[in-house]
Amino acid sequence: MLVYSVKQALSGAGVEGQELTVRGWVRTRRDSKAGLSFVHVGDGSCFAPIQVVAEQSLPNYQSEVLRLGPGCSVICTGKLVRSQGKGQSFEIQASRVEVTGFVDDPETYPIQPKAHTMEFLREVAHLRPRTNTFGAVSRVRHCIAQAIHRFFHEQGFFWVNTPIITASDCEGAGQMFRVSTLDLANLARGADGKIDFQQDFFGKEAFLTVSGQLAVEAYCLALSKVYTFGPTFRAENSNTPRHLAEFWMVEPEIAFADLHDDADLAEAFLKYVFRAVLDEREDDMKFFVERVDKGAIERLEKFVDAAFARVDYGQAVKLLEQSGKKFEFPVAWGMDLQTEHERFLTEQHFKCPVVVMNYPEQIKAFYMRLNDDERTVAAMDVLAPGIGEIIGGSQREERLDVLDRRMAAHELSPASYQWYRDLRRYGTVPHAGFGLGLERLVVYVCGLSNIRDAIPYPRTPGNAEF
RNA sequence: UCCAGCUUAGCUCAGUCGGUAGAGCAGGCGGCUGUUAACCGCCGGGUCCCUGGUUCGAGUCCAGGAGCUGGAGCCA
Repeated sequence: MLVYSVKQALSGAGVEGQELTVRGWVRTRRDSKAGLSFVHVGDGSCFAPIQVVAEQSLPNYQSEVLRLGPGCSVICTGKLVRSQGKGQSFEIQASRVEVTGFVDDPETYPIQPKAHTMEFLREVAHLRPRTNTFGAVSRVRHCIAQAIHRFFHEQGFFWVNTPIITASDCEGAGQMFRVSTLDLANLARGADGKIDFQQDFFGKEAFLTVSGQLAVEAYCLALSKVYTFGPTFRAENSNTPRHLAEFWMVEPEIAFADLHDDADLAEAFLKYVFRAVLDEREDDMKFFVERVDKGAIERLEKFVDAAFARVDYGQAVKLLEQSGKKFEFPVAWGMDLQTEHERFLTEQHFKCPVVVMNYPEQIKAFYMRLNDDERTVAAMDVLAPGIGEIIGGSQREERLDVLDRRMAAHELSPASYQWYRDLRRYGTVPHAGFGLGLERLVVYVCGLSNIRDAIPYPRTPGNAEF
């Protein structure tokens, strides 16, 4: 017997009138006393379930088919026919319905054919992929991840797998999770009474990575166009709809490139990914428009058609000051832009995605290239309507003397950065890159309101269930 | 970490002035129907988040705690 996915069966391609088998989980069952039941079966291959028409004449109709409800797993075989009813193109006229798993206690099975709150579904993260919403989010997330790899591959980038465990605590992007095999109840201590990390697994302190950027820069200065794409960890006690302790980050890095090349890359990248979602996941996006966020598709369509605006940080501050708008937080040169400022620029002033460039050096990281004015660095934020910052990037400081000065100003010891400094000693070139959180992109594309719904099992302060 | 709000049936929620618990959905039973989150009738279902206090009496008022959510900070 030919086994088809629900997606293949619903397309009807070349198999109309033939016997085939689909396998999946029951969404709903409706009975007709005329002697048949309609069982909607989904297998996650696409948004829609397929309707299986089960007649009374099936040997297990009374004993099993009538006990089917949401969550039961089934293997259904039958002829694929055009539906007599409305609402679906094809359906399966079942000749056999094999139940592989009933639901223990249907009354307490959490996934019911009704609207659940996202908060409740987070408590049942192992069952929420069976809902319309999380099935759709999962497929869109996959589509985005594949589009990211495809975009870079087509542009001649190489995917570099930078380490998850890092023994340098100098990535400089926030609080880190410690990785250790020391016995916490009986810590090894040196003569000075401090913990003796020489006895730890790596012979020194080790942490989970907060960014692959510094490591990928080394590969950039050999392979020219590279990117990292992997899990990233931040031990910050941030409890917001935008933060996770474990998330996936994309960080491209290009050699012989300046900030404008970086902005060009970011624009082409985002448009490619959004177009892929519009092309490949129309079914899921239509659902988001219906039930999650009316503007989900329109937002992406506008985005891929818009030319990004580019504005200097200094100009942006002036625009905000002259806007006449009352902001909750004041605007002044030297301060970072708040979300409300970013949203004003992109939603009300420019009405399109905006790249803000050249921020004051004191509010940005040490590795960003100092501009000729000596007070700004070649940093950029890509702001998107409806969310604010979506990408942050910069041209990197390629001049060793300037880098050393910047490190001293940030009170970083050159000794811990020898290998990073080497990249400026041996054949340095201008280079640039940016960072993008995958989950934030998923939130933006799907119109979700909490990042915990953009990853299968969210890790946040006080929560590492499942 | 700071500020605010919320916590009542498996789920979503209502509960008036402090007087002893309700609806819809889900589940069970019956009816009806090529049905579309079907519909109609009946039934079962409660640690009102926890601890303590005020009161003749607390889901309701007060204090402390927990969890969740939103905003801020930090950031992707």
